[in-house]
Amino acid sequence: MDTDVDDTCKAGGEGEKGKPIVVLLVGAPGSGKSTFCDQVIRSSARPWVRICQDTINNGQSGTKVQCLKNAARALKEGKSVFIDRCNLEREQRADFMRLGALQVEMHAVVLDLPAKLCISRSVKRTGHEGNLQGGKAAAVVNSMLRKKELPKLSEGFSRILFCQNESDVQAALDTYIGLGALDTLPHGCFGQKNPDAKVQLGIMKFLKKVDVPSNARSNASRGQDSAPPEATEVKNPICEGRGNVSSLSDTAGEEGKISEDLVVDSVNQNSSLNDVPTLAFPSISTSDFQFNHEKASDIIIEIVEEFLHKLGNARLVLVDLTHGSKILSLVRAKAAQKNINPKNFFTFVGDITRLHSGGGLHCNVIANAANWRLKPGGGGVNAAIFSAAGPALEVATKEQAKSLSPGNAVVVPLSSASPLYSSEGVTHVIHVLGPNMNPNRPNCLDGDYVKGCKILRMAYTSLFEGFLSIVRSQEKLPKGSIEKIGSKSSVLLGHSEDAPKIFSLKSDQKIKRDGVYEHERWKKCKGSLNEVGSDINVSRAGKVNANNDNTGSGGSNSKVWGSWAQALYNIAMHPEKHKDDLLEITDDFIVLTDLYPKAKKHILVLARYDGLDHLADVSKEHLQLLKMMHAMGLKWAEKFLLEDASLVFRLGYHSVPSMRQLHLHVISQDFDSKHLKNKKHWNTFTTAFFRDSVDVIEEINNHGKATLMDEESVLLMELRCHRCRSAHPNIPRLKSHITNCRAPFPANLLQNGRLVLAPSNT
DNA sequence: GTTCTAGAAC
DNA sequence: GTTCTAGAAC
Repeated sequence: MDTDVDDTCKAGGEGEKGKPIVVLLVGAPGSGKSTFCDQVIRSSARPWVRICQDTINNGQSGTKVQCLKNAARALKEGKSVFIDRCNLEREQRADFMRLGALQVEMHAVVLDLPAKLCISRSVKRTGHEGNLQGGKAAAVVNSMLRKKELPKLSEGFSRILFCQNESDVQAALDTYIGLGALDTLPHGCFGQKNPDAKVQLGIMKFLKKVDVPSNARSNASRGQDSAPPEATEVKNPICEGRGNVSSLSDTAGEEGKISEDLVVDSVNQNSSLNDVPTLAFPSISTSDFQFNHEKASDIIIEIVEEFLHKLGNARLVLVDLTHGSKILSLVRAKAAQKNINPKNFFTFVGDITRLHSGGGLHCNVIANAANWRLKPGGGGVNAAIFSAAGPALEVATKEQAKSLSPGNAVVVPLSSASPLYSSEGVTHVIHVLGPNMNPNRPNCLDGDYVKGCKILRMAYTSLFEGFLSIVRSQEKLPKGSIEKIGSKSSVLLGHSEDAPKIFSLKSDQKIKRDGVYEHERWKKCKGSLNEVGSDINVSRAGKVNANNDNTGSGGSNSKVWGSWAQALYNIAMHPEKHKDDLLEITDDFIVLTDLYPKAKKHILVLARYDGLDHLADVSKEHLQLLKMMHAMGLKWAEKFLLEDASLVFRLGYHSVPSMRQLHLHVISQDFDSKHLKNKKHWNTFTTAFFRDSVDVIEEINNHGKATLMDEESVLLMELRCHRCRSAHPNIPRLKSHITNCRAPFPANLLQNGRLVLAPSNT
């Protein structure tokens, strides 16, 4: 059975001494915690200590502090520890989780057995058989189970094993008994069937002394369950990684070893997490470049901390192939010390090119520990990523930069032709080059850690800066100072409004490169570094968000409209001439179906004010008008939703419309239309060029004008799915993708009522 | 905004 | 050869 395979396999371990383990038993009185510990301790080759609060004080009950003290002492002696107490609530477990800082593995074994069984054991143990005692024991168990909060990986466990019947318990016993001093177990959640059931079915009936036939949790049915059903796999794809773990365990192969490491939030237990922008990055320079791990881990934590607040809910994940990796342990411990939110930054054990398919962790961006030539080869992460991404990555990389100097990073959008994109959902690779401390490699820093640390900081800063630019470009344009937007032809690191400066090392290490930017802060950091002017012109890339401030020649108010652009204006001024084609006419507005709808439902709310040609003309005095247009659009969207509840609507304006006369688009997000034919069509509705009505109203209210995006930039931007943000080479391919893509909408669209859904879908 | 079509890309 | 884009004309 699946569980047997999972639990008895010993991942890796070769040459890597297994760390001491802390196992928190979780279970009601009578669930068999003490028996479990005793059986393991009696038969295991690994040294174990059982910490039991009930007996810790010379056989008398003691305190939690005593338990913690004794546990820490045992761990320091290299012993593994069972924490034998109920641990049913998260809060009760929390203090023990701090033991995780001591370079140990934190496991939970959940004895989630039928309440009936716990109660009857409890009653027997007290030796006070009878209604009163029995009733009391039942009440205690029942009340404890009501408060039960099943442990989660996010609490800091690297492994959680759920047992729901005696055979599960036996399998768990075998697992821990068979665990030698040097063995490790795969990480992740195993055996969970019904995470939400707080009180087991049947307990109330039991209390009423009604004999209940075994319910759905009977052994027979669970035998089949133990191979995770599809729903479980989707919810908790960690389990998917188990196949790899076990199948490769014999060879102790590193490659297939994909498991979740400590501090990871239960990956994808919430499928919406798949949507969170995530950067997976390897530790830079600590492998082949032999950078000191202590120093490197300090720098990682330092720069991560600096960036987390800028990144919003986006996540950074440090990935390493090796389970017992020193750098992961160091970073993990330091992250815990600094109280870094494990939701936003965690470590992960796995192959960076197979995080999604192999580990259930979706990362839209991965970092490559590149070489200065930005070429495949050399082994390690660089070879793996180039190989997994196929030739597409090399081509795309070449477009962005020819080479890279230490401390820099370059963002490369991955085409959908790349397998890394199609099977792993990676949309960008960021190449980053760290300092080299290895004398056998070119440009060694010769032990100069002052310079080395500086460059490593720089490398991480450039990397995260690159990720930040992707996150921002994919969400929406930040208000005010917008730096840049991702586009095929732009390389977007650091602040490049001014003439970009590229730094390089001293002349003996000078590397020719272009299109690579360093973070602002490093421009100040000249010292031994020269600055070299860029040989590429970024003005196109930078020209993304010219705020339309009505100044200069060709200001918005003086825009010249072609004759073909007057159709809406003519309708607004003389609706009676087009009466049959309009959905609704009021004194202020007209509602009509777009002549060339770009989706199943695509209507316009047209303002009837002469002189209000487009959004650039709108100011605070029009606030009420905007609100009324929004309300009108909403009314129609809701009307359409009654006819087809599967539709999702978005209301907004084009930054620079083609047709004269202010009009609000109300468009369903299927984009299922023969009229959607080119890049401009797509990008005007799915990028920051499309200004959500709710945001426009807010901006007009706060600043008196709306942020508008440059018309040309629409054509520079890649074609990306509006749901999963994947990139596609052309319109036909994009269209075939979107007919099938059911990914949730990006998080920013789900906020502030930007999307209008049927009530049942909200 | 669309249509048409040359020629680039595949 | 076919598919797809992008620029001109309207």
